[in-house]
Amino acid sequence: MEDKFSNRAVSSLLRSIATVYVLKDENRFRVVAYERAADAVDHLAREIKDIWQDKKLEEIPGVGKAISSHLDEYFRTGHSRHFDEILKKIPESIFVLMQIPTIGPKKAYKLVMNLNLFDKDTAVEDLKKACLRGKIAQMETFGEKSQSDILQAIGIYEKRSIKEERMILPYAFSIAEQIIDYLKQKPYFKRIDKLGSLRRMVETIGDVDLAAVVDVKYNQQAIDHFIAYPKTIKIDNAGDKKASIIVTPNVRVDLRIQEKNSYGSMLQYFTGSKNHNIRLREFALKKNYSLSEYGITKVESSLSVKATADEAKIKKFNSEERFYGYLGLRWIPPEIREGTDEIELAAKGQLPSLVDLRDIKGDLHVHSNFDLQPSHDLGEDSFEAMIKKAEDLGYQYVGFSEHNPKSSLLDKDVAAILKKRRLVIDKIKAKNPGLKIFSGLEVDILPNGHLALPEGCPDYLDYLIVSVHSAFDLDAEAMTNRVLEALKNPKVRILGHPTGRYFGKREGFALKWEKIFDFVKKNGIALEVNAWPERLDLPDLLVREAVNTGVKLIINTDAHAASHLNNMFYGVEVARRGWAQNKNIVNCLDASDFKNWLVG
DNA sequence: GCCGTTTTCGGCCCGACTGTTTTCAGTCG
Repeated sequence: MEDKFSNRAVSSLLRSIATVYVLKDENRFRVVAYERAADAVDHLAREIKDIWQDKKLEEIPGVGKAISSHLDEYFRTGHSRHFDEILKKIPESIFVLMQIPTIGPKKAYKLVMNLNLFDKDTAVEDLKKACLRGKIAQMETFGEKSQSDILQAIGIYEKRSIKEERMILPYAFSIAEQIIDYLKQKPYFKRIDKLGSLRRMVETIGDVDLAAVVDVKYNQQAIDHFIAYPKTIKIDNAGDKKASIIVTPNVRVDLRIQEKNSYGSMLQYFTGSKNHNIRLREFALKKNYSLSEYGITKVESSLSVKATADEAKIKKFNSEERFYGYLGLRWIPPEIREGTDEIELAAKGQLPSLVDLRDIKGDLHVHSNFDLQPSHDLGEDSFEAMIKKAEDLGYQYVGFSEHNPKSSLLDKDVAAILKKRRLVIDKIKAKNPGLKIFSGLEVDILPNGHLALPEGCPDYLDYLIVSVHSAFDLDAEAMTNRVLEALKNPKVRILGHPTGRYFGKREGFALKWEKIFDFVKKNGIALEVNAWPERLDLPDLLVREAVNTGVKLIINTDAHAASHLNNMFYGVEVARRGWAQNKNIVNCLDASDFKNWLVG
């Protein structure tokens, strides 16, 4: 049973209210207001229940006096009389049918009323039967085609209910890169870009969307080449400007082709996000411009004489820089196009200069294959191989941080192992004067907040990363106390993968972030942005809060093999989505400053 | 119902696609 106070539950409640208002022909802007509030709740970095407790509901953009007072009652008593009253007006099964693609409020309403689908638990099944019996085709405004479309959509809905997972970013990214390499074999692909969430580097991706500049005379050849991609298992559709294929293992890839002269508007439009584009169009409208994927048109006020065709001509843009520039904005990095305050800041020329992969000067979360009988998995490669890779990347420093030895060992044996490791690392240091090498350890935070490391052992180490690897189900209060207890050890410099989330396995646990931020800030501890593909943790939204609070971050790969050091790119992208600049990131410091931060 | 360097009242994003319409409604991104 899902928590009725979770962000997802609250946003779904708000969306349901919007649906009722659609069906009751309520003022459409009131509908939009509820949808916007729901969107805002979906994009919160923290639990809305905590925000309610802090009495800050009205600070959520799109939540005003009315909605916040209804939500206040909802959180206090478990119900909002106002919302309940509204929801009573339509059958619950409508919300169920709306989960089926292509079925929105209007269609769901008609289907429920005409076919008596009032049982929410059987509504989908009953709808399916009605399709098979040919009942839909007989209904007004429906036909044979919509009947078979609905049947097909139910199929998609059923599959999705069982298993619909978005890909993790690095996975989608590599699929895209392979296809781009393939497309580039043909010289008529003048330029290729990723679009949508992939270009914005969102942590999970649905479809792979691509755009290409092609001279119009080569459109057909370009599309033919695309759909002939060797890993294509199905061609969904292929026009002369757009095609969709499914590639192995089962990923949908869309390609859009545009001529150079309007490529900028197209790139902008399909990069999104939806919220960013909405805000941007609102911003433009105040200057009497109307935006579309084809360019910018001047809007005439209704009082003026109708514009001649020539005046209304669309202004095209071959680059995004020009597109944004025409509106009086600085170009906005795709990673922060999420419709928060990026447009306002771009207008004032106050966008931050986001951290760049080239700013990273070292990696402090690296697991070698030095066998200290670790509590978790050992790395695959030697100290030397890792060092070689770090040097190839141009790093100034690297820190080794195997997992602590397993707790079944005697304390004195752990001490002996760590002492020996220290000697080995000291020798390696002497052989590699060009790279600063630190000796650390990633230590489990036990459920009681103690470290899985015997007293005295930190003496053999330069620094500790502490991480939660067990007992993920404590409540926020207990988990916060557990983590704070662990952070008290003076050798601790980094809180590793702070939410513990792991894509495909578990959600992150909740923490009282104000308390964590406060403690790490006072004690100069860095929160890790872990670049491991299934982690990407801290998540971007919390990165932004940390940055706003003045908390220091460190981007690490958690590498268990030399090749994993390349994942730094993804960690940097998470940080960029959180508006981090290099001044927020300790491993952007030069070696001597970094050493001062790490060991004093 | 929300919101404010052109507004505390009067506004509120844009277009494609599809199927059912004979001029548009519904859904989606």
